[in-house]
Amino acid sequence: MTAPERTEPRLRGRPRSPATDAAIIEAALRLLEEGASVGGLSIEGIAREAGVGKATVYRRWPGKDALMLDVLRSLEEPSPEPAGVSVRDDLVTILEFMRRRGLAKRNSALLRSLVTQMHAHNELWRAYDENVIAARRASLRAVLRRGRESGEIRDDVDLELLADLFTGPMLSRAMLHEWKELPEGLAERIVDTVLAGVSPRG
Amino acid sequence: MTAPERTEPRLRGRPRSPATDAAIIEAALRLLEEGASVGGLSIEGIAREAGVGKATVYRRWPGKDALMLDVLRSLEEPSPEPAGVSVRDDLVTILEFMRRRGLAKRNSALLRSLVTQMHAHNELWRAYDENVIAARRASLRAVLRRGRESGEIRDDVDLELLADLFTGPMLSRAMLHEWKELPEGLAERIVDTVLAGVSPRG
DNA sequence: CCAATACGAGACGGTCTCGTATCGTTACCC
DNA sequence: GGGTAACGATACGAGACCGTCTCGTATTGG
Repeated sequence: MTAPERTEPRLRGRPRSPATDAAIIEAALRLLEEGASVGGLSIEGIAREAGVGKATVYRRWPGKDALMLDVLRSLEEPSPEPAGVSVRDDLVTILEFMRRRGLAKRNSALLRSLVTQMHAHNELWRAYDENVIAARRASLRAVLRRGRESGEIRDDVDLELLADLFTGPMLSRAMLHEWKELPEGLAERIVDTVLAGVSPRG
Repeated sequence: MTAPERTEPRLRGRPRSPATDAAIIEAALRLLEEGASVGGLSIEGIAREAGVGKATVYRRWPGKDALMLDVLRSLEEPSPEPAGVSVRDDLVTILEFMRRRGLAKRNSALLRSLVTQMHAHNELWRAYDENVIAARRASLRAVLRRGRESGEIRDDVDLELLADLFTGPMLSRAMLHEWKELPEGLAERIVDTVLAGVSPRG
């Protein structure tokens, strides 16, 4: 899916193999799955795992950071478009998407590692934050805004706080605990409990 | 604060300097604050930063992992004992403690890194999880149980889920975003919103 | 004073990765 | 088929760390 930067469409000579692009990213993912920390990951090791010469990697990416950014991007799927029927169901859809993502075995330990490394280099994190996370949050905010207008959500609650109220429990479980902490039905339970409130009779 | 294991109380010879213990841990913290990733941290670098010979480090800890565990422990403060007046106030106390922790600048980026590295080595993570996190969660669960008995909390909600509902938003902000995302009053707002619920009139 | 141990400094041999360069081979465009 | 660039492999020198060890010195208890 993810194609590294290609400066010009070179017309002469053997073209770069897109399969090799993918093989390199796959190798990086495989190593990360096996528990390697991002810091302990090396271009050399990735090339070895991919069955590829080091130069082939360096031909595509200038260094580990840029490669990591593409690795992270390769994990992204288009988030589902909320159906727009009820706000409650849309919220469940979004959280359920997050849950399956965390379960996807690759992503759980992986996202944690990548997020940490990204944070270290502020520029990379900003790029990822602005491209990917911002879009997700915007989608969520739109749903919340609709809920506020339709009366399904109180209008005296900060939407930003609200977003974290819904996503926080899912995220913190995925990052702190193991995959088993994201059981079936968790999305519904979070949404319904936050909507209804915890104290009896509101 | 944190003293590395000392196998026996050696009676003869020059005793180890507790000041050196602290200097090493301080150096590690300093490097982590400066943005070094845990993976990129080296015993050699820590010793250099501390103005200490490498052997002095190896005399105290068998390797980086063990040292990291003590570094992590050195960040722990005793969590506040909930006053026990109202469950709502106790929850605010706990969350406010988490917030100040995340703000402490050392801990924000630091906890993120350390948690990631700990997760890599399952044994260390289990040790930390059982010693520190479990105690915190137990304290929180006790408050929630009391709230359920006193009628301040509905009795049809899973306490485990409830704990994440309260702590998740704070944790995910601290880990994903920057320090500025933990503003004054956040603890109260989370607790009150989760208690009251988001939909109007409960 | 003496034995024992910790200390800072750093030498040591080893492993690992870096990023570059050079092989002969391979695949594609014109 | 000829030109050209990507390919896998591997060599290269530089440099970071590893964990152990040995200096000479400092600091304790007996």
